[in-house]
Amino acid sequence: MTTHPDLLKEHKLRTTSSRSKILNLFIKKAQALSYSDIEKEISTSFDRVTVYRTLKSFLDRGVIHKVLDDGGALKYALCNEHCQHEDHHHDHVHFKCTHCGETKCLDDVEIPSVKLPRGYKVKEQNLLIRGTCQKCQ
Amino acid sequence: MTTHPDLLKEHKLRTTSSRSKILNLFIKKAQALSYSDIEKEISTSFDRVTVYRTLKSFLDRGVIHKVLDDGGALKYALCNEHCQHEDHHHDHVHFKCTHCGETKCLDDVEIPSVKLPRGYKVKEQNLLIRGTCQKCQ
DNA sequence: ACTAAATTGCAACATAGTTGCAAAATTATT
DNA sequence: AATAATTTTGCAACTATGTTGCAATTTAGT
Repeated sequence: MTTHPDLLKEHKLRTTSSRSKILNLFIKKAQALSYSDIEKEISTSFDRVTVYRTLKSFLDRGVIHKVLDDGGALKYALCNEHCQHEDHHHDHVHFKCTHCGETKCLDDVEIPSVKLPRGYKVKEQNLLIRGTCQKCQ
Repeated sequence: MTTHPDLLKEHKLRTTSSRSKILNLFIKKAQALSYSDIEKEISTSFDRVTVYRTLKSFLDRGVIHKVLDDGGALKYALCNEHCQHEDHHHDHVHFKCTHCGETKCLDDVEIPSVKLPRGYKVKEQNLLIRGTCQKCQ
C-alpha cells in the first residue's frame, strides 16, 4: 500500500494533518463515508469547514469520488487507479447493505449497457444496488 | 389521464389544495422535481413544512418516489402503475441531461442483471445515467 | 350540521454544505 | 536556517434541505 504523504503528493496536494488523518480514515475503513462518519472518528480534531474543504480538495484532485446513497445522503469513497487517471468520466457501481448500512465500491463490476430510447446519449452511469452483503447473510 | 382527486383517493389520501396543486405540478412537468423546483412554482401558496409533508405523504402512499441526482440533491418523481402496486421494491432508471438539467424516469428501460461477488444479495437497483437527452442534441 | 380524524401553519431545530477574512502552516528561495 | 510566497485553517455567518411539537383549521363520514 502506498504511504499517505506519497498519495497526497501524487495528487499535488500539500501534506497537512487534516488531509493525512482523513485519507487514513478512508484507507482504514475501506468503505464509503459520509461527513458524519468522518466527524465521529476525528471529531474534535478539526473544524467542520476544514473537513469539508479537505473533502473538496480530494474530490477536485481525484482522490475520492461522491457516492450516492439511497435516501439522498451523500457519501465519499476512495478512487482506485482507474478512477484517478480518467477524470471520473466512467461508470460506478456501489453496493449498500440494508442490514449493516455499509456502502462499498464494486470496482470490478461492470454495468452492462442499457438500451435507451432514441436520441439519448450516455456519458456516465451510476448504479446503486441495495441488498445484503456477504457478512450479513 | 386520471383526474387528480381520483388519483389521490386511489392512494387513500384526502383531497387537499396542497396535494392537488403539487400532484398537478408533477403531472404537468413530467420530470423529477426537487423541493426548490416545487417552491418556485407554488411559492407563496403553502408553507415549506406543508410541501415537505405533502411529499412525505406521496412517498408513503407510492404516488411518487425519490430520485437520486448526481451531486446528491434529492428529487421526487411520479410513480407509474407498476411502481404503485409493488411497494417500490423494484428497479429504477433515471436519466439526467447534463445540458438542460432535466431528470426523467425511464420506466421502460430495464437494468440488465450485473454479476456481483459471491455472497451479495440484490434487493433493489437504482441506475442514474448522465448524458444528453433527445432535445439537447 | 356535527364529530372524529387528518392536515396546516408557525416556531424552532437539525444536518449538510458554502463563503469571506484574518491567522497559522506549508513549501520554495536565498 | 530565515524569509517570502502561497496554501490551508479556524471562526463567524449564511444557505438549503428536511424534521418535530403544538394549536388552529380543514376534511370526510354520519
